[in-house]
Amino acid sequence: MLTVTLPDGSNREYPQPVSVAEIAASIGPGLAKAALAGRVNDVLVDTSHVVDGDARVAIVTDRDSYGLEVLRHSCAHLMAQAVRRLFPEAQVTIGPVIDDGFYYDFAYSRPFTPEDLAAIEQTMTEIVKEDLGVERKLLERDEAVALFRDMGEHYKVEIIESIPSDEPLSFYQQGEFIDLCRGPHVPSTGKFKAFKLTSVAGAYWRGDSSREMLQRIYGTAWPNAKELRLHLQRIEEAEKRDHRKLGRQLDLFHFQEEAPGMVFWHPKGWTIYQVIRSYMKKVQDEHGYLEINTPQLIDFSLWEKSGHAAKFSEEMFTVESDNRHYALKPMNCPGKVQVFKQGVKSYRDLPMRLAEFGSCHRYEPSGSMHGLMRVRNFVQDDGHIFCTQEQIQSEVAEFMELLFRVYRDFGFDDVLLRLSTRPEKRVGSDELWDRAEDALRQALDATGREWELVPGEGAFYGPKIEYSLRDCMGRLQQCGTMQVDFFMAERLGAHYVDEDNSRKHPVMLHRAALGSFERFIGVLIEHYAGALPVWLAPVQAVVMNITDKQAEYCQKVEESLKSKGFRVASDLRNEKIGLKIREHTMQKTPWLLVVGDREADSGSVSVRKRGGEDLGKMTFDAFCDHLGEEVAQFGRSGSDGALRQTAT
RNA sequence: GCUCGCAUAGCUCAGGAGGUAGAGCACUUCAUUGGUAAUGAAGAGGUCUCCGGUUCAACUCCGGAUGUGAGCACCA
Repeated sequence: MLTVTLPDGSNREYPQPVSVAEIAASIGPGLAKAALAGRVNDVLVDTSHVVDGDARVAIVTDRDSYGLEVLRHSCAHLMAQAVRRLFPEAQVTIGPVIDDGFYYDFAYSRPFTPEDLAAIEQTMTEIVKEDLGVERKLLERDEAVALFRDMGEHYKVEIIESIPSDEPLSFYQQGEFIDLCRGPHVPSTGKFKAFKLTSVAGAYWRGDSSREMLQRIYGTAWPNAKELRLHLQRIEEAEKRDHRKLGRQLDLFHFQEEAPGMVFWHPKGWTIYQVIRSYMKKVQDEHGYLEINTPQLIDFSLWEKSGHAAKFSEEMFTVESDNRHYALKPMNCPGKVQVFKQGVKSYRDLPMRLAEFGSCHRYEPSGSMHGLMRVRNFVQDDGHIFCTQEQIQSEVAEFMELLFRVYRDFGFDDVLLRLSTRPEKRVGSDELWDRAEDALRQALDATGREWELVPGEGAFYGPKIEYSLRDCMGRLQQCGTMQVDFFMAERLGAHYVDEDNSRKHPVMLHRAALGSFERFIGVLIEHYAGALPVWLAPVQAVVMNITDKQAEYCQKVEESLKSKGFRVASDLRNEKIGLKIREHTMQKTPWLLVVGDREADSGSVSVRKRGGEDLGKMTFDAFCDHLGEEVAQFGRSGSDGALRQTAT
């Protein structure tokens, strides 16, 4: 007799060992049909798995995230089977689940075409109709190697051979197709209701750029056609928000061939840039930063001293001039150290917080560039804090206060925190690392927020915290960073005089909240779909006349608003009001002010919001107050702009 | 950097057996002075990314370069 405890807390008794499928059937025929896998004592298993003792058992269906994952993983196998049927020469490699879908990498003599994808999808549908049972098998190592070698699956052989010998090797067979896999998998190929192959691209074998390139086919699978359709709609929505597209439509910036990876900012885009820059300047001032500026072009010898030449010389732009060898700065820190080094610094001067909006150039690999998100020339809200080891924790805490305030003002409340600790190759003593990691850990704990540990991913010169924003499409965007550096000050000969009159090297904290302005603006554009909160909008309001008669009054309104510090334009073209409203709506201007005789005569404006809401006639002063309040609340959620946008 | 695509008017995109090209929007001009997402008419606008090759003839076919897109790799 064994007792099975179901998720709702109820117990069921079985006289003898029983499979997950049988448990599902004993609960109900509907559940038996829907069962894709099981969870026995929190371990995911196949429905064929036999429970032979008391256990907690949950039936996994496509209505929970585990079920979806199993479904997608099995769909990758389904695709591999179809590929093998159509292209017997193709070798299978790996096929994992990813966010919203799956992929499978194949080795084949030629790239797959979109027509191939359609054919593969068709064959998948046929295999679903065949409703083949999926069976789990355990094979001995030698047996498995021989089997796959005979099938010509050399990549699989390599994978099998790389699995530690004490681990069991499980395989899944459906019809003629067998694949090495941990599982679990759906019980039969008839379980798939909605899937689609989305794209094909190259991918390196084992993620190693020195090895051969395989063909990766991406796909997605859902419990039903409706959810698949919704998923495809979400992708379409994301494409509409593409900052490269909106950048052109809203006339914010452009790129051109002669300056790959570098931005030509147009008046409206540059307005956004400057608003953000002066906002950050103000926040940093309030947090005790001193802004400096250092040269963009510095003799290569400094980069040799700093260690950048050794590690990153390939990624640096260099200039030969006047018989000298210069490099465009890829980072601001060596320049900052030169400023710190001027004059003798005392421990009383620490912590010293220096900020620089320095323009940096990095030769990014051509394939990595992506609109504003990855560029070769950018400016960060870059700050470096020179401090003692004892001050690390309080400085990190102080920075996080700044950071969360800034993110909130931009409308981001969901922030992922990650601590990267010591890598194998590193400088500094273990004791030093212990202290720095503890300081970061304590500062993280003090926020009361959750954070993740990423062991071994720190920089060679110190541990770091990375801050990622979740945008309204649910995507993570890494923006902020806090890096402890024990190394640079010493390398560049910076020191201070301590209490006991000894000379010591300060610790440097490299930190940024927004990261690069370019990238951050890209994130903002996509998060808000171009409809930026009023405080960031390049044009906050447009005044438009109905006929020429009100032109003078419009200009008066425009001037008055400008004199109060608002960014306003008037549209006095000889066009119908409908056209003007349409065009400025498409430009996502937050406020449209319509002026006809009625308004001009009464000293008022008719107010229309970006979303189309008509607030009717109000006095000029009332509108000013309204606009002023809206600007003052930034993009904090709860404010109008962010709310409406995240709702879409 | 790697694999595979793509590159035609300011923008979005058509096009052809290899015989120097088209639409919509934008732009210019004229008419129109109108109340909350497109007033009408006319006009102008192109070395079809660049460099080679094949050909009587290349925007079209072939090769290369550059840029760009998806993915991979990279990201101090």
